[in-house]
Amino acid sequence: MPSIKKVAEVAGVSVGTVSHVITGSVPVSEPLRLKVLAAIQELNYHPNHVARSLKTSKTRTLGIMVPDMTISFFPQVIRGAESAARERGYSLLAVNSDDDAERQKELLSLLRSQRVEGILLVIASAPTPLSQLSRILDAGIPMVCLDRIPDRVPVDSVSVEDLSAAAMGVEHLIEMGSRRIAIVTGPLSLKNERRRVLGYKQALDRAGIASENDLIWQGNLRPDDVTAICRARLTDPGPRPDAIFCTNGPTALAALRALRDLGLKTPEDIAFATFDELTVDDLFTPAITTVLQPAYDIGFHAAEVLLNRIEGVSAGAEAITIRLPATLKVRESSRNMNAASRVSGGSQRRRESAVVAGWQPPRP
Amino acid sequence: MPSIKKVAEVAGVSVGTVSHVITGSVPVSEPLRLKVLAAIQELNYHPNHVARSLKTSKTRTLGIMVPDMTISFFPQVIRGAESAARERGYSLLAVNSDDDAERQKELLSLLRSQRVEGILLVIASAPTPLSQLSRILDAGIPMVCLDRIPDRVPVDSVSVEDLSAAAMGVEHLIEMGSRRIAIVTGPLSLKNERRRVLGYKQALDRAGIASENDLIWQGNLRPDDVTAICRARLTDPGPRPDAIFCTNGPTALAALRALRDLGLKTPEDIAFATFDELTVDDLFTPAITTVLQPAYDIGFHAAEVLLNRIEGVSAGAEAITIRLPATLKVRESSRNMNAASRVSGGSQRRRESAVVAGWQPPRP
DNA sequence: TATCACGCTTGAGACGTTTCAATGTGGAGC
DNA sequence: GCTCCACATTGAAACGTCTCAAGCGTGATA
Repeated sequence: MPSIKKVAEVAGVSVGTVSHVITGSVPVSEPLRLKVLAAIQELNYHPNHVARSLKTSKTRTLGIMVPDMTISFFPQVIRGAESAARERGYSLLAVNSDDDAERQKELLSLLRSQRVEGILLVIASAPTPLSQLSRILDAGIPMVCLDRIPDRVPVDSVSVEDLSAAAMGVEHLIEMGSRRIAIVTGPLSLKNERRRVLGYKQALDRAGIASENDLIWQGNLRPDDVTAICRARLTDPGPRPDAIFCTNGPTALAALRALRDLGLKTPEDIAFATFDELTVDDLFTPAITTVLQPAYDIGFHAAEVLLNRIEGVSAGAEAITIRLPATLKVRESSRNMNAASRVSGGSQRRRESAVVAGWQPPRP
Repeated sequence: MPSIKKVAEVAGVSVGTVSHVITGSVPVSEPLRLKVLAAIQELNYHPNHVARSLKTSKTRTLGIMVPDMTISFFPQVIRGAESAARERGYSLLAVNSDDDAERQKELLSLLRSQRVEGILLVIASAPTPLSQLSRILDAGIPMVCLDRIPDRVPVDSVSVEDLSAAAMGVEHLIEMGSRRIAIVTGPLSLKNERRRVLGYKQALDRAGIASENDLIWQGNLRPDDVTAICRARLTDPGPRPDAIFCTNGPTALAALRALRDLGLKTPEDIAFATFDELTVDDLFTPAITTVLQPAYDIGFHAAEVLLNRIEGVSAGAEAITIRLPATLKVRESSRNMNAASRVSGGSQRRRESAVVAGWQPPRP
């Protein structure tokens, strides 16, 4: 692999001059410039980022860690971040934590060794020791948490506005005639999940419906467990819920399995709505009503916040918090067949959840 | 960010000794080793990969380029590759080409600048200039093509056994009673697509069915176009096909849209089968019969082949070709309602396509 | 007691860049 | 015709690490 030295030799100039041609930082006379470019062509020379990074102590690389990029939400986030990064000349190093705190720790260490200039982090759902995060921040490495927001750590963060997004979904179920609405959550160790439950409660409250603790079904990350939990609760004695609201996609799939196992159909037997898209559009039945998160935008904005920190644009500012609105996609599954529906079913009505604060929209 | 020099200072030893402790390449006496480890702890020191890479000219990083990692097939491939890489101490730099030859070229250049030690490449579907690939190979950078195999370039490759996988899907449709089977393909500039068409033809041939050119519907990568093509062909005068077979996921979704637009149902009006998984399991209707590619394994094996090249294990060997078997997941959509079905519908029968050659299975 | 061998430890050079200070060149101004 | 300046070009140092050769101390052998 040819080096700048080789190029200089072939072009008959000094290494300094070659460097100037490449970086454009210092003017070089046209004849010399052409000779250098010709030599670069001839040798098929590619500047060595490694050496450059060492010298400048800038790698122009960001790290992004997600629990599992085979979950369809995350690739969208990563692509959003990649776009923002690429626009500003940065690359992205993506890694999967498997939602495991130990692995997360190792990978954070790896990213530090790689000298990424900043980290985009979706924390593992198992409670992450505060020290893991504060270590990074204390070392002066910019970090932005996205999607999942850690408790008690003052750190930049970008996510959906959980509370109003959940409330929007639940309000819709209420509008459609449901009254006894169960919520299936992920681990409540995650702040986001707690906020979604709060949104659920507020929506019930505003509708004058008392919330009942045994309609809050806490799940975990093992789909089989969640299915079992739902199956058990659905066969409890007493009145069955007339609607289920799920706070995330994997959980929703697990809940749907429970329904299928019990021979229950949505929307005929029970209405259904969830965070995150389960199927493509409306090609499949049941078409599931969805609170759609702006995954791409979350990634994009998070990367922008991070880059602004790195480049000192927002130096010294306190923790930046961006909460993006979700969108409601109404489909068949939320039609409560036991109620006098006030809305013609299956319409593609969209709404936006409220709240965006302290944030400038990106260029169009 | 502390350096090895700082550590040496704190521990009261030379930089060389610290280096030996870190790499373990040279024995260091226990007392000194402990002092060094203590200093590392105290300073929260993380070895600088950048400097190490420069010195050793080994980055221990692989590049992987896919068209678009929001297509669910690719994240699985990437995770497979990541596992294999991590096991051997390598990291993965993942980038998206947007299926664009120009962007692919830029990104290959970027990866070279980053000095990745090898490249896993899913080529863009627009015909890639041979020179793009041969440049890399000529420069001595190991490369493995996966999923999509370039024409005329002798390069290591890992993919599904396209021919037998397609044949398996089509044979199944025939078994279920279909006789007039249309195939919807991606761009035939891709060798894989052509091999899948070949498999389709062979299956028809073996069943004594003449293949007709106007049942081969060539699509492209714009879903709307594919939908339009399918709509047009489905309303052609003359007998309508009694089954559709699609060679990839996005194409299948587009074809299903066409069916919906025309008010056609599967399997009632037309049987349906496709490469790639469209929905989760059998929670949704219509449940689509699928030729399932071993995406994770493709990534895993590709990375292993690449690493073997990098580490000289398979030095000098000619192009290594691995073709993995696909799996057939039979579901409702392939039941041809107009035929006397020979199989009880909806069973979860699985089969494997044939052909695996010159390849050792990975440890369990 | 002197020598030797072994093995831990050290110092310095090199990896490919960038960048600063210094050099060289030609033209403008007096 | 001389001085000075602007500007293109050069040479060398430094980034943090690994590694080789050399140094040094210890214990065993003669």
